Amino acid sequence: MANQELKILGQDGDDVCCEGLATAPLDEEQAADLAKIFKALGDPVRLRLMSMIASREGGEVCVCELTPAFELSQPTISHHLKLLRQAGLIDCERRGTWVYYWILPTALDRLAGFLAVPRAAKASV
Amino acid sequence: MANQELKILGQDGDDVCCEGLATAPLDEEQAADLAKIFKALGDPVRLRLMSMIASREGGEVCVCELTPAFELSQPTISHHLKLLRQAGLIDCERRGTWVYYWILPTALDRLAGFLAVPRAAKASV
DNA sequence: GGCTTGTATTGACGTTCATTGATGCAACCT
DNA sequence: AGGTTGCATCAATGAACGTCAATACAAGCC
Repeated sequence: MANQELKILGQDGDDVCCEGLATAPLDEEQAADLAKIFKALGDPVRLRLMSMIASREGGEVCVCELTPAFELSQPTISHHLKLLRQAGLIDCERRGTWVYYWILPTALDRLAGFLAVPRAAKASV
Repeated sequence: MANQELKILGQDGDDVCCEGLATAPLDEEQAADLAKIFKALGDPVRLRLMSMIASREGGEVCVCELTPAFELSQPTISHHLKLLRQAGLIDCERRGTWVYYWILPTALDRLAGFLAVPRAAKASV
C-alpha cells in the first residue's frame, strides 16, 4: 500500500528538487513531474485533506475521521486520497480495520524550496 | 491589464498566507482560494512559462520570446499566461507593440511559506 | 488612410477530471 | 460460517480543461 507513489522529484537521476523555479527554465520532463504534484494540490478537497492530516497531533489520521468532514461520498474522499498518495504527498497504512494516512514532509519541503524565489529575481518588484 | 488578478491570499481579511498547511485545517474558502493558485501551477506548460519568466535576467520577458519555445499555438500560450495572471502569479504590461510579463514573487513566497511544514509534523517520518 | 506585426478573445472539439451508486475486499465479531 | 463495518475499486455521467482555427484588437509603418 505504501509503494504506489510516483517517482518523485530528484529521487534519483535528474534533480528537480534543488533547482529553484528561477534558476533555469524547466525542461519538459521536469515540468511534467512537478505539474502532477501541483495539480494534486489544485483541488480544495485535497488541500483540506492535506491540512487535516498535516495539522493532526501525532501526524496520523484515520480515514474514518476524514470522510465525515466533507459533504461528499466515501468513494470520492478515497479517490482524492489516492491522488495525493500517487503524487507522493501522503502515505498510508492499514492497521486492523482502519487505514491511517500521514504527510510525507519531504515532498512538501521540496515544493517549498522550488517555489522560494531567489532575491535576484525579486528586484523588479 | 494589471488589475485582473484574483483577490489573493491574505490580501486583506482572512489571512491564509501566514497560516501553514499544518497549523490548522483549512476552511472551505481558504482551500478554494489556494487551490486556484496550485491549479494554475498544475500544468507543465504553465510551469515552464513561470520558470522561463522567473529565470530571466531582468525579470521581464516578452511574449514574443515565450511563444516560440513551445510547439503550441499562440492563442494557447496567451490562454495559459492569462490563467497565471488571474492566479496572481504574474503580471504584464504592454509597451508599444509588445507585452512583457514578470513574476509576482510575493505570491510564490506565500505559497512556499504555506508548504513549509513545521518540525512538529515531521516527527512521524 | 491601408498594410503588417504582435497579442488577446471567441467558439468549437476532444480529453481529462470530480462525483456518484454499486460492488468488492479486508478485518473484526458472535 | 454468517453478518457487520471500514475502505477501495469500478462504471457511468456531467463539468472543467487544453487546444486550435478564426477573428478581433492594438500599435507601428508605408
